[in-house]
Amino acid sequence: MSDPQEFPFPNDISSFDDHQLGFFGGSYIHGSMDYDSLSNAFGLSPSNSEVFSSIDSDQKQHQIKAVAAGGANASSVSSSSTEEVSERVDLKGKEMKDDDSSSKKGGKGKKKGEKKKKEARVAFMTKSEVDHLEDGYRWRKYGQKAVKNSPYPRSYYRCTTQKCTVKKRVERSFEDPSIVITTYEGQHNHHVPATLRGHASGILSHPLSLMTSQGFHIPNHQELFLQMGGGSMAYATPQPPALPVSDHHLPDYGLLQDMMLPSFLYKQNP
DNA sequence: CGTATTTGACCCGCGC
DNA sequence: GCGCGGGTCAAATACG
Repeated sequence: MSDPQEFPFPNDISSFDDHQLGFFGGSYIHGSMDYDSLSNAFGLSPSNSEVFSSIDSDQKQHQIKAVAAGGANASSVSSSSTEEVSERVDLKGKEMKDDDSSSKKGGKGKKKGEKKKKEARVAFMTKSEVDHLEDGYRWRKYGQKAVKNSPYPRSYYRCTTQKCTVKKRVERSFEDPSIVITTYEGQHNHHVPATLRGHASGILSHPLSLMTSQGFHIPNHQELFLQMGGGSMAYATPQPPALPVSDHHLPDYGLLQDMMLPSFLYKQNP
């Protein structure tokens, strides 16, 4: 109520110019490196977050605009948030039952010693009619909340694979209902279900599919991609990037960490 | 019958 | 210190 004008997301997507968006259709990372390797490649510090260090609700638009306007300067972002995804994995096993004895329903897994884990977050803005894009993984919805300045609700998903702590948030842009924002948090530590892989076979035409090598199946249309986390970045793909995807050198393990290091970070301008 | 989704309640961090 | 907003849990329900 204090920020009636804040926008959860840039409604002015048109602000992105072709050349600024082009970085996605130009070069890609190999997707076989680690945070450190990539960080080094980009000359980034493990925990160096400058311009976008503190990304938050109302600052999202700023970061995005900054990237769009700064282009190469956006490289200040870092994907350092390699913090473990925490032990929330055990939630299914109901680990937090003991201790505290709050007995209240909201036992939560947050322990007192638990510090804020800056999990790497990657957000994709995809122009699609379907809110739940098929990414090759199996997700289970565990919650839904209304977004403050948006008539559209936000859905919370979690990877159903045991031991996989990856979470996903899906919401629509309140300005452009046709745009779906999918935010991934964490990294998959397992393969993509074979069944789903077959489903998306041969479709590798999405940035995420290349970087994750999972075969992202996006219905079609524009896709914007921005990352938030220890640092933050944003990408945008106004057009289907013709990926020079060569399946032979793509690792089978799809880790978000691989895809979160966009080529534009280290190669945008001469 | 088993699994996924829905939905209200609860908890936590942060801003005022 | 209080209130708000965001995020998560878990029981109930829907669906195959």
